[in-house]
Amino acid sequence: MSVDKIFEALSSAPRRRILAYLSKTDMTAGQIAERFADMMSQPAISKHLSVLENAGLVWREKRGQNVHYGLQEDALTGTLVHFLGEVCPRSRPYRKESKAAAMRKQKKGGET
Amino acid sequence: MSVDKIFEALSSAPRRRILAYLSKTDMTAGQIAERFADMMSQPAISKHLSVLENAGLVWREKRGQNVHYGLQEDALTGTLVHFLGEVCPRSRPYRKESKAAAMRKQKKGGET
DNA sequence: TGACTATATAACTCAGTAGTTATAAGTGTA
DNA sequence: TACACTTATAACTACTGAGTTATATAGTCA
Repeated sequence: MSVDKIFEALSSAPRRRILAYLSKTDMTAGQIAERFADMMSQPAISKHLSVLENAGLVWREKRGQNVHYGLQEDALTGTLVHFLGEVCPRSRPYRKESKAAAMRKQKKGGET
Repeated sequence: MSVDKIFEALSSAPRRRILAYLSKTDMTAGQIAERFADMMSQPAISKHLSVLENAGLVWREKRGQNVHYGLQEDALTGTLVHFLGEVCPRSRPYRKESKAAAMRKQKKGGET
């Protein structure tokens, strides 16, 4: 789950679209391939999925004869936020505020 | 300053290192090339800088015979934060479908 | 102007990536 | 067992990107 692999994985527009397609729920490889059938073949999607999985951005689970894929959201958020912190000094205050807000929220009791 | 260009630019480890090197202050092309001289040539750095500039991640200013480069922090933070929020900017249609699929799944009853 | 410095571009090579079609491997079912 | 279905892999092609060296362009100063 290296930063290199994550940025490499994110550099492809099709892969970012796949991530978006998984943003609300997990899907089988077949469903994903079907959705993008007008853009590329099933093996191409399979390869993209394996890149995403290898980068730690999605999880993979075999259920029967299907393979489900879903977002590994923590990896994505964690890496990008960390990267922002390293490269963008200005992002530090935002992160601080975000953390503070999170604390307040937790203290209040987790509604949402 | 498209998202595609930004992610493309960020996909290169050398370019991310250049961004980090600029995180505290701007530098001339020469200073940057010098810093990375053990890794690659001056023309290579020049090309990386032009990719970064083209993506809107750094600004460029000619001062005398030097060219200064510096972080365009807002672009980086803005884009990545936005990306994180939505998982992908181009994703609206995909996200809608994803959500719809999630609803259908839920309606059916969680068999899993 | 001419020499010197700083940066960008040209022309090229090489490696890696993204896509293709064909096929293999694994699973469920009659 | 045999067949259908789902997903992954093999083998290949074409393109792109990153690096190289050599050279052009632009600015500074004697």
